[in-house]
Amino acid sequence: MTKPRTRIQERNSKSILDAALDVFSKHGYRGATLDQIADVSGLSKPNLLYYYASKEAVYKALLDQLLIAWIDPLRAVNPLGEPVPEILAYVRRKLELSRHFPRESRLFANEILQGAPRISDVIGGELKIQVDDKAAVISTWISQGRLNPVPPVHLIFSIWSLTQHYADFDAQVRIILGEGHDPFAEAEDYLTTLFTKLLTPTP
Amino acid sequence: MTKPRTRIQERNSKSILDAALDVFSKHGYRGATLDQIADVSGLSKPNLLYYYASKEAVYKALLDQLLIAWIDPLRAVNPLGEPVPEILAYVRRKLELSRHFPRESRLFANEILQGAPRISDVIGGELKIQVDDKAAVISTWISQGRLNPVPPVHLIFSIWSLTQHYADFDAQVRIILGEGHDPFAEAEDYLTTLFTKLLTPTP
DNA sequence: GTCTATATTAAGATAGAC
DNA sequence: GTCTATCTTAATATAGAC
Repeated sequence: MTKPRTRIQERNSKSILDAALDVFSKHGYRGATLDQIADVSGLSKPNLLYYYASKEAVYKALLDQLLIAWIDPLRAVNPLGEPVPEILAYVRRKLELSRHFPRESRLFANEILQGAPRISDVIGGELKIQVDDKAAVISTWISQGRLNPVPPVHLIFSIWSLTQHYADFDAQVRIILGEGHDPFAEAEDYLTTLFTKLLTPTP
Repeated sequence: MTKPRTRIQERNSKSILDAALDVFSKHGYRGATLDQIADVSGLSKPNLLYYYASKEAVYKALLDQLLIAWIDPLRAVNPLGEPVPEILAYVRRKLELSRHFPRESRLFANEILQGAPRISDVIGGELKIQVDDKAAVISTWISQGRLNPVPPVHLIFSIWSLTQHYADFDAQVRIILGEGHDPFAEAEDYLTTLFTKLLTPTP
């Protein structure tokens, strides 16, 4: 759909995307139905299709809206900062994303799991650029002896993997941990230890 | 379906499950169709339904068959072995599973991502028992000073997360790494470093 | 902009012949 | 055990009134 002009359009567009996030993240692209999305958003199905021409269009609009926010924490890594604290701060930012935006995390997980059919261009574009950029920064830090030698891109993968796990596999995490645990609080401590030990240079 | 008796039944049952693994792991439960599974298995749809009463039945049979093999590497961790090498060996076994059985990994990832509706009993049962068992072993190792103090269950989570990432997010990994990389070979080195640094006691 | 009604297709499952 | 034909339901999408 074209840019919304009125307040009503604005509000409806947003509540559609919010409902779509709910439903797509829970059932995946093909498992989600327009009926469900219409239901959650409080609009009728034809009305929903007045705002977005198709199921695909809703999904794409949603992905586009989220991708920026998803890449952003990486962008914030500061080449001029202290290496270990910079990376620990990035880990914490990613973990906060998992904690507060688990639906977004699961939406991306779903998409990539199926081979990233609808976002491989963004992964190969905007995201890869950011990763390459920060990988270079990390390489510099390593060559300066301010960071233990590790393969930079795999370091980034491991940060994604470890932080997103607590959102994506939330169901499993909670069952295994049982009652009386705050997975994210415990994860923060554990991951801080892990990356500190891994990255702090040993002379 | 009941236990297959003839060779033909044996062969068809197997080729159905193999086709189902292909299709379910690629599209998730709801995204997969019996038409696709029948197609891949080389049987007609009604014939497929002669072997398994429903889509759900195919999926459940597949999950059941795979769950044992999936939990097994954890079972193999030896309480009487040397702590750090035992855990490194477990990491390697899991990574080999990801490398050689990525469809299985993605099938489980899909299932858990959707809230584990069909395997929460196994996760809360067989798997949790194994995890609790090995967590106790790890705790003992820590109290003996043979392993750095880390929360045992989160250690296990991190092993799952880091190894399965290379199967589940394979699409992203390959795009970001670009040409000329063997993700799994590089992962083995990196994860060995990571867990060695994390776990080796520092006096 | 929003609705009711409906066209169209796809998917899970069954009937019944062979 | 396997097939063709078909039933039934559910899902995407559109038509057209208001």
